[in-house]
Amino acid sequence: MSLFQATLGRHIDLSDADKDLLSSFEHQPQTANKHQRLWGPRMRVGDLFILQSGWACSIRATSDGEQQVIELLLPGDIIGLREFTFSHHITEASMLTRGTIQPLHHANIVDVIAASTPLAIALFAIISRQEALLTERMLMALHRSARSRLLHFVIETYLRLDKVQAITLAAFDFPVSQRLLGSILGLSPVHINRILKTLEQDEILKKFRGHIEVYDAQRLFDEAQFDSDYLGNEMHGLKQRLALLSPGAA
Amino acid sequence: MSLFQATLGRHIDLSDADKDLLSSFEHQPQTANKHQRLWGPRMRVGDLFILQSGWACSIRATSDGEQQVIELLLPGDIIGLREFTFSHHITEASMLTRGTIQPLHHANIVDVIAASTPLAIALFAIISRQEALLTERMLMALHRSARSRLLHFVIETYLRLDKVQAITLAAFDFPVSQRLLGSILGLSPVHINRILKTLEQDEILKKFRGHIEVYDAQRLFDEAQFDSDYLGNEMHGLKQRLALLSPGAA
DNA sequence: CGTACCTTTGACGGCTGTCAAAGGAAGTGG
DNA sequence: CCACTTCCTTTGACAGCCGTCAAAGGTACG
Repeated sequence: MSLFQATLGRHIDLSDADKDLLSSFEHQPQTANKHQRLWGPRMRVGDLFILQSGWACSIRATSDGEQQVIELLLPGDIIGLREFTFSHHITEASMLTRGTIQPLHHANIVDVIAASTPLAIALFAIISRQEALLTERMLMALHRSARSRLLHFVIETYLRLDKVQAITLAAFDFPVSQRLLGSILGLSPVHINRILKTLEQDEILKKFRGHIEVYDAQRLFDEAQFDSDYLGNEMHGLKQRLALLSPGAA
Repeated sequence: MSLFQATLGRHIDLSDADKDLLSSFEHQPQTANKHQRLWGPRMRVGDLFILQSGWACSIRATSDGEQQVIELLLPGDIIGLREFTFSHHITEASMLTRGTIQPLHHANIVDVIAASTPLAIALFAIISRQEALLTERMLMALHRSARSRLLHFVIETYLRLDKVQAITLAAFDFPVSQRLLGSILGLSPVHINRILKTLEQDEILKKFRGHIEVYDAQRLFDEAQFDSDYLGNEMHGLKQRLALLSPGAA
C-alpha cells in the first residue's frame, strides 16, 4: 500500500474498490528536483501533486517583500488540496528537497468524491487537519515567544514525520535552513540564529545543516507547551455513519 | 431560497434535488441569545449549526490566559464545519449577538456528501475559503502593523457582510467590542483603543458601540493594502467536470 | 577557484504588551 | 425609578522582544 493510501486510511477504512481507485492515480511517479517549482501565483489551477518522497512547501510573497511559507508538505501529503476549488493559485509551490511526486488533475478529485463517499470524507478529514495545523500556527504566532514557537514547530514536524515513518527524536532529518525557518515562523533569520544559539547553549537541541539532534526532550516539550490534540486522527461518529451508508459495498 | 442555499450556490449551480435536500435540513430555526454557548472544548462533536442571522465565533483559550478568536461567523456560515471530522471539539463556539441558528447533526453532512457530488464540492469550496481566510489572517499577523491589520479586518468583514446582504461602507453594523477586536487580531485591548483613537483623528473611520462609520474609504484601502483574491468564489474548471458527471441529474 | 548562499555577531530602535487607575455605559434587581 | 454591579473605554508610564542594518566568516556548488 502506498504512502498516499496510508495517509487517507489513517482516517477511514478503505474498501478494496477505494484502493483500486486510488491506485489508478498513482501510475508513474516523477522525480522532482530541489527548488523545482510546481506552480506560481495567478496560474490556473491544474494538477495537484501527491508527494511521495521529499519535502515541499507553498509560499506567498508578502507586501513587505518577504516570503511567508504557508504550509510545509511532507511525504504522503497532497500538494495543493487547499486550492483545488479555486480557479487560480494565490500561492507558489515548490520542492524544498529532491523527491518524487505524482501529478493528479484537480478535476479528478471530483471523480474521487463522486465515486466514493468514504474517500470524500477522508479528503475532508485531511483538509480539516491542515486547517487545524494552520490554526495552531496562528495561535503560536500571536501568543508565544519566538523561542517557544520554534520549539513548537520542531515538535510538530517531528510528530508529522513520525506518523509517516517511525523516526527518532534524538536525531532526525530536517532539511530547513535558518532563513527558511524564518519564512515559516514569520521571524527574521537573524533572530532565528540567536534562538538556535541559546537552544544549543541550554543543551536542548542543535540544528545542523540537514538534521536536528535533540538533547533534552523533556525541556523541549515543557518549553513548547505542546498539546497534540490538533493532530489527532479519530473520527468515531462518522465511521459509524459511513458503515450504515454502504453495508455491502465492496 | 434561504441564506444557506445562497451560500452554497455561490460556488456551484444547485439542482432542484440539491435544493430539496438542503431544505429538509432547514426546518425550525432556533433563536439563540447573545453569549449563548453552542459547545465547549473537549465536548463530543454532535450538532453543527447553520447561522441564519446574527454573529458568532469560535474561540480557543491560549496558554497565556487570553482568548483567541479563531473564526468569525456571519449569517449563511456553517458553525463547526471545520471540526465535523473530529471526534471532539478543541474550540468553544458561542453567539456574539442574538440570532437564529439551525442545528444539523454532523453525520448528516456525510449524507449530503453521499447524496450529491455538487454539494460535496460546494462544501469543499466553503472549507477551502475558510482556510484561505485563516491564511490571510496569519499573513497579516506576521507581516503587518497592528494598525494595518485592524483596517484589513474591517474591510474583510465589510466584504463578507456585503456578499450576504448589500450594505454600505459609510456605516454598517459591527457589534464587536474593543476587547473582542483584540481577541480576534491577537492584540491587547489597550493597543486596539490607541489605534482606534488615531484612526478617528486621521478621519479614516470611527468605531461606535454597535457599528462602524468609514469617512475615507480610499485611505482605508490604501493603508490596509487589501487584496481580495482570497475571497473569490470562482471555480471554472470544476463546474465543467460536475456538468459532465450528471448531464441528466434532476 | 570563484561565486552565491548560509551562518554568525553587534549596535540600535520601535512597536506593542503590561500595569494601573478612573470614568462611562448598560443591564439587573429592588 | 434608583442603586448596584459589571463590562467597556480611555490614558499614561515603562519595559522588552524582535526587526533592521551592517559586516565578516563559513560552506557548498559549478
